[in-house]
Amino acid sequence: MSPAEPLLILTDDDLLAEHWQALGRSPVRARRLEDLDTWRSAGHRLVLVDLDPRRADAPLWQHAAWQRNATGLAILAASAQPNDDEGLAVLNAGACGYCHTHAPTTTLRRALDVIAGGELWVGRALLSRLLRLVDTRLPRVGLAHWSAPLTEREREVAQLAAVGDSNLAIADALGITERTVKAHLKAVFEKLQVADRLQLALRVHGVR
Amino acid sequence: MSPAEPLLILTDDDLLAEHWQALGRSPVRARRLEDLDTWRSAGHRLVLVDLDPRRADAPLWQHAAWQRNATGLAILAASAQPNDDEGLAVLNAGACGYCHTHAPTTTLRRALDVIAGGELWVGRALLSRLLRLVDTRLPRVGLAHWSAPLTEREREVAQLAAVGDSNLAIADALGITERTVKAHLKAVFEKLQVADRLQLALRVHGVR
DNA sequence: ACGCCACCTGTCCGCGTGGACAATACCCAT
DNA sequence: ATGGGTATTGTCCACGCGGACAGGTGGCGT
Repeated sequence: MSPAEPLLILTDDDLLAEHWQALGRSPVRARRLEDLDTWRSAGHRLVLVDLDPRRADAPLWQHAAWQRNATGLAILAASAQPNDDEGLAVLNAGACGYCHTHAPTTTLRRALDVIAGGELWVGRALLSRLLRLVDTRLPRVGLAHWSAPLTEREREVAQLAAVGDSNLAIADALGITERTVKAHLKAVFEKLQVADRLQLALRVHGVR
Repeated sequence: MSPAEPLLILTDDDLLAEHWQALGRSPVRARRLEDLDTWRSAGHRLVLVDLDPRRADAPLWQHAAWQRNATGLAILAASAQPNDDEGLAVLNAGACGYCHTHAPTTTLRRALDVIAGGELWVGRALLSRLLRLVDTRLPRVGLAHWSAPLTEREREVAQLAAVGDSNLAIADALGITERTVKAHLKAVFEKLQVADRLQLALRVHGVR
């Protein structure tokens, strides 16, 4: 095992920076894209960068400082609202990985391990799309669908809950009692290992 | 950290099997594709499979035993001579990863970690090719950012609320009172024209 | 100085939610 | 027949949430 390369955290979001400190790897905080120059000339490679700056004029990866450092660094780009097109763009701009800004720490650590090892890291949503684009007659990749362990009825309830319907609204829509909706949701929460309907919504809509 | 899921090693190459034993994870050796059935019904998920069987009639991923188990398992497929087309085929057949049979142990371990975590793993060669194939000049419209009308503080609160944090958790994270969080959220709801934090989450994450 | 705005805090209250106890009925496999 | 899974409904209760009243501070521009 290599002794964990140091990590440059690049964001102007103080809160996010603090959150990312928990990743370990002797993190160093930076705010300006130009800090990539000093990081690279110091012999380091690993960078975690926030793609959503407060004062955004143009995409980060179009800046000169990014362009001249991208190939020499191992950059993991994070977005608050990951989006396939943005992911493609930033990967094409030389990033080694693309993920959610608030991805679980374990996921971020894994992604950093991967790109530190010289590989590329792409989340399953974007990767699935890439595969689908290349092979259009794709019968659906092996990623487990959120509704896999659910029964038919549970799926219906979960679907409605995930778009914000209240228990009563779901009950009316399905012609059952609110109590029954709660029973189904309880089962859904347990099977999908989520705490509440908001986490369910995030799961259903492919966030994290 | 999860306590390393057990691993099923599927190959009829004794030498290779011995080599893969070094990966750890309480490896279990299997020779026949049908052993995937018992592995899955035993509640396990992780599999490392050799795509180059001694007596090859048809690609492994076209066998019935593969097809009926692929979605339920996390399969890392390995080939002695990795090739982009084979990689695409096997990934489309439900594998969660594709790599070289004799990849370094650290690489294999990393790949297993990744797919055990629910992600997909693709080597940089294949991934680069995928990116190149879809490198259509991305339209990338500057869609109105959800946080446009929000103040700095409101943005922070909204971001945390949108990933499921409770008011109290947000308050602790920002070093303010729960009451203040509610005040900010009230303003956020009004500015973004949403009823509650679930709708906020959907908006923030680009759903609808 | 005055108004505006961002930021912060307090109390009260109604309601939706989710969990913990239940129970009944149907279908299907051993 | 007995057991298991699915679907349904009931009551009770603690908790978080969001709204509605209220208030205080500091900065910034006219």
